[in-house]
Order: sequence, then C-alpha cells, then structure tokens
Amino acid sequence: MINITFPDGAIKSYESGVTGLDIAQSISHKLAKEVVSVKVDDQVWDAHRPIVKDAKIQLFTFDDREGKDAFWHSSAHIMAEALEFFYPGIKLGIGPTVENGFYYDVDLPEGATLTDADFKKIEDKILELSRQNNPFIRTEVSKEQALKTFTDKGDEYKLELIKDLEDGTITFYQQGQFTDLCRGPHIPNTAYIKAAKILNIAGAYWRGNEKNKQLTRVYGITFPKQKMLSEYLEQLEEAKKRDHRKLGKELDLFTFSSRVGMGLPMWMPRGAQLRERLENFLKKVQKDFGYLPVITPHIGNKDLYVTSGHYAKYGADSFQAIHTPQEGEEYLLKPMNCPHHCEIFKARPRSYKDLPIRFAEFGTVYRYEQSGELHGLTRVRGFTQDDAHIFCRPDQLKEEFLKVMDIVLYIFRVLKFEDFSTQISLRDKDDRSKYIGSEENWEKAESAIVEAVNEKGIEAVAEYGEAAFYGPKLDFMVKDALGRKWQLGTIQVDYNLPERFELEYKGADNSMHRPVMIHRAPFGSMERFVAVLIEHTAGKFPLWLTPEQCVVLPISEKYNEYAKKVSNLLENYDIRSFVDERNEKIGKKIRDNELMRIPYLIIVGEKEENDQTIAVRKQGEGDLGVMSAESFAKMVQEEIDKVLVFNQI
RNA sequence: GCCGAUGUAGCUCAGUUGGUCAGAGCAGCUGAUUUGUAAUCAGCAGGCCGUGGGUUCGACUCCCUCCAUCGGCUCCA
Repeated sequence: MINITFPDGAIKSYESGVTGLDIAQSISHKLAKEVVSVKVDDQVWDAHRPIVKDAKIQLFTFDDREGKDAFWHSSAHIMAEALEFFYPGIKLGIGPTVENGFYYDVDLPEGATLTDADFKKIEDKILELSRQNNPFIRTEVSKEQALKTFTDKGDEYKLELIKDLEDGTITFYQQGQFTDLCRGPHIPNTAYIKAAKILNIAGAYWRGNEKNKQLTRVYGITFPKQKMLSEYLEQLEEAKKRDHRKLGKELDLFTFSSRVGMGLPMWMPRGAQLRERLENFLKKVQKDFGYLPVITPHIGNKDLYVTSGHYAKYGADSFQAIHTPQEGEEYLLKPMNCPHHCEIFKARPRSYKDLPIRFAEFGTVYRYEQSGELHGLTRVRGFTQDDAHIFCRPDQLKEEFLKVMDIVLYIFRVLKFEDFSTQISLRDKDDRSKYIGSEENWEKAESAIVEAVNEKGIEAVAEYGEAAFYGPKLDFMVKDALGRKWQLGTIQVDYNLPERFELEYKGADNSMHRPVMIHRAPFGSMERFVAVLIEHTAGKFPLWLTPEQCVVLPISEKYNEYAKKVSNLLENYDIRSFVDERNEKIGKKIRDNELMRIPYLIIVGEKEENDQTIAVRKQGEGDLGVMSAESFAKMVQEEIDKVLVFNQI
C-alpha cells in the first residue's frame, strides 16, 4: 500500500500501482471520466500511469491548464498520425501545445501540398482515429533504441532532437499505429477527443532559425465536447469584431494607402483627436514629474547613428540614407530619439546639481520593418514614441526608475489595462555578440532593473535575449483581442550611450562624471497604444478620451434649431458635442450613433423644446430620462473626474 | 524577408464547368416623408472584377509576374 496526499492535505492509502484515474474513480465516477492528467509530486503524469510510491497528487481535467496541455499535446500526436496517413513519408518536427490548441511542424514529402482545402479531411481523420479509442502507451527507451527507430523512419528532425537528449530520460508514446518521441504526459486514450478543428497553416523555420529549412506548421484545436468547439469559434468571431483594423475603419480613426506606402498610417480627424488627447494627458503627468519638453528633427546626420551604434546594428536593414547635393553627405530618417537627446544634453556643461534632467518628446521615428511583420497600427514603419530620456547620477538611478514605473502603472490604471504582464528583458545567455558595451555596465544595468522591480513588489518574468542592443529593459506587455502579446510601455537602463556620446557632468568633487540614461516610453508608441486601446474597449473609449462625447438628435428637422442650441450650450460646458441633422427617423439616428460608439445621445423634440430639457440616452445602456442640460453637464464632468484624478498617482 | 491564403462599387459580400454575370445590401446623391429611443419609402449614380503579361475564338473565372492585405515564422533600436 502507498499513501497518496491530496491537495487539501488529506491522505489516503491505495494499492501500489494505482493510477490517477483509479484515484479519481474512488472519488467520483464523473471526475474519473474527466481526469486527463495528474501531478505526482512535482511532475505532471499520464492519468493512467501507475504510481508506485507515496506521493502528493493533484488531478487535472480539461478545465485546468495542465489538463489542456495533456489533451492538446495528445491531439497533436493524433493529428500527426492523420497527416502520416495522407502524406506517407512526411517528416515530423515538434508538436507542442499553445495557449489555444496545438501545432505540429512537418516537412511534407517532395511535391506534396497542404492547403485550407485539406483541413476538412484531416479533421475527419483525427475524429476517426480518436473514435478508435486507442490508449496512449508510454515506453522508456534507450537513446540507442530511439536513434534506431527514427533512423529507420528516416526522420532527421527527430534524430536531431534525440541527439540533444540524455540517455535514460527518453520516452516514446504510442497510440494506434503511431509512435512519437515524447516526454508526455498524455490523456488515457484517444476517445476523449470529440471535436477537432484545423485552424491554419504557416511556414515555420526548423528550431526557429531563419537559416534552417522552413517547415509547414499546422495549427489545430480539439475539445472533449463538440459544444466547446463551437463556443470557441464563436468567441474567435467576437474577438475579430474588436480588431483595431476593422474598428479603425468603421470609426474613422486611421487609414493606410499603398500610395503613401505600406506601414505608414494616417490619422483621420477622429483618430487624431483621440491621439492628441492621450498625448496631452501624458504631457500633464510628465510635467508633474519634472520632465522638460524638447523637439528634435526627423532626420539626423549618418554620423550621429554611427556614434550611437544604431548604424552598425541596423543601417543595412533601415530606410536608406538621404543624400544631399553635398558630395558624401548622408542623412538618415531617425529611428530613435535618444541620439538627438544626448546631443541636447551635450549642448552645454551640466552640473551634478542639474541632475536628473528629463527630456521628453513625442518623437516620430521611422524603421524599415520587414514587410511580413507589418500589422495594422501595432507594427508600422513610421510611428511616434512617447519618448523621454532621463540623465541622472548613478546614485539617482533607482529612484528615477521607480518614478517611471509609477507613471506607467498610473497610465495603465487610468486606462483600465489591468491584464498586463511585466517582463525583464535581458541579454541572450549564449550570444553576447549582439550587444554593445562592457560586461560591467550590462551587469549594473540589469541589476538596477531587477532591484527596482523587487522594490516595487511587482511580478515580472525574466526573458533572455529580449534586451535592446545597448541595454536591458523592463517591458509592459498587453494582449490584443486575439491574444497576441504586444510590448507597450518600456523602461530601459543604459550605461552605453552616455559613454559613446561622452556625456559628462561636473560632480561635487569638481571632476567630470558620466551620467546614466533611462530611456522610457509609457505608451510605447501612440500607434500601438491606440491599437490596443481600441481592442480593449471595442471602440467604446473612456468619456474623457473619446472624440465626441455626445450627439444631439432632433426628433425631426423641426427641432434642428433647438438641437443646435443644446449642442452649443453643452460646448460651453466643455462637452464635445455635435448635432445629427440628417433627415432620418430617430431610430435610425440612434442606431448609427450607437454604432459610432458615441457615449451619450441627447434626444430632443417637441416636449424637450417646450420644457427646455434634454432626453439622455447612454451608449449601450439606453434611456436615462429627461434632465436639464446643466445637470447632464455635471453628470458628465463627474464621470470624467472619477477616472482622471491626477493626484492619485 | 520566408511559408500559406486572399484581392469584384466607399463598406460587407454574390458571381455555377471560361460564353449577355458585371450583381445585391448598406453608405452616397435626388425626391417624398417630419418622424419619440438600434435600419421610412422611391429613384439615381457608382466597378481598368488589385496590376502587368500569357493561354483561348472568347477570361472576373485558367497560368505566370508584381502590388497590397490576412494568418503564422523570423525580426522588432
């Protein structure tokens, strides 16, 4: 007998060799049907793998992340089995789970193609194989055995994977006629899978390296219930409705033109107003934090970027140099504001008493992003950073860093970005050649960020290889409607540029010292921030930000004059208002303005004109009843004040 | 940049095996209507069927080039 400890601390005895499934069965029949994997001490196991010694266990169903992982990973194996059926000779790369579903990277046989048209038959095959109710059988194999199996199969990708594994840790899983190298865990048998959908296909480089062969990545998702699949697909459709590219068009916020150039967004009046309001909001916050505005040109002499190191790093892959009538003279579109700001710092002698100096600029920069990378407003070739550079003494670094974090967190709070993650972006562990600057400076910069994060007590994940080439960063990541992660706010510690630009200040000891720089952008870029804001709010912007706060709708043209009077009155109360004078029925006007996400609709007709009142309707909520323009104005102001309290920083 | 898909009116989409197939709804314009909380009616106008080439008696439809967009990969100062 062995002792099994449950998550609540309860301990029960079972026969040695008991499985997670058996244990679930001993609790309830329903649970036994749903359990797909089990955590045994620190490892997640197959629910059907015998446990032979005392252990702490936790049972997982599809509702748990661990359960989904086992479920989808098993599904990837079945999909691979299906693909082998349709494409004999197919070679398999890796087939992991992702947040929603799984994929398998495959190398199709010479001449074979896989397109959307093939999805249906693959889905059907997956379900057919699932119905065979094949168990997932785990076997431990020696490295030699493993190598032989895949040498015989002629799968060089698996061989490459096995070569990196340690003998004695290698396991195979088999279901039906299909065997795969796999660590597991897997679901007990294939019949758990009741619904399957191939989502899309894409090219993916083997092991993520551009120099390697590009394999075909097949994305799919499966569920234990048909209904869950249809719900998931519906949810996807809903998410697509929030896509900022779609809403940007519908709400007249921004546009692109291939004539202007790809990845070069143009802000339309409503979008420009929204952006301007965001900028003014941040300007006010920054003013309170002691930032000083600066303005720099859109181009800079090539030498500027040679000095900064940007030219060596990105010169070849950037917009190419602008030439002048002067032989040999070259200018570049600025890809960064920092070199300019460094030159402003250098413009006159600085004393330790002046520091910290904080230069802020909404600086528009141009970067030649790869064509396949462009994506609405989130990835563009011309964008405006809410940039600032703080030049401080080393002893001021931590305090300044913390203050910047306060700004970012305040902004996220005001805009209700609650679901963000924080990432410490560090150097690549293996490849240091991508970075400039001394080991010592990097270590100082990296530890400064880690210390600041610890002090602030926020949770952050360290990501290696994500640092900028001149320094580590603290990045604030937010997801879009479809769950893609984007970096918004960023704070970077930089010892390198001050060195390259030979920045100095006179210390109290009357000798020259080198300042430390903090690069920071709470929004990141106006374009990307607005994109994410659109997706988070589905276009229903906060009242203080939205281009028009209310629209006055006359019941008929007879009340246009009164409507204009009301609108003017509201404008006098600093409420952004306009009149919908179209000769349409009130229902139509309400519909159109609701679709434009105007927060308040003011309806005026005979009654209102006689009583000198307005009927207020709130977007998404409906009729709020009749009131005076004054009390409406007060209501709006209060709603805004609730959100925009600057002293709550 | 790479893999795959898509590209018909301002928007959303129809268009059968290549042969009166250039269509609809919304938006726009004109007129009627003067409207009470999510689409009033009628008429009109609107398209090098992304671009350039090719196959064919004939191409929106088949093939190729390029451009742009979408989903990924790689990249992201």
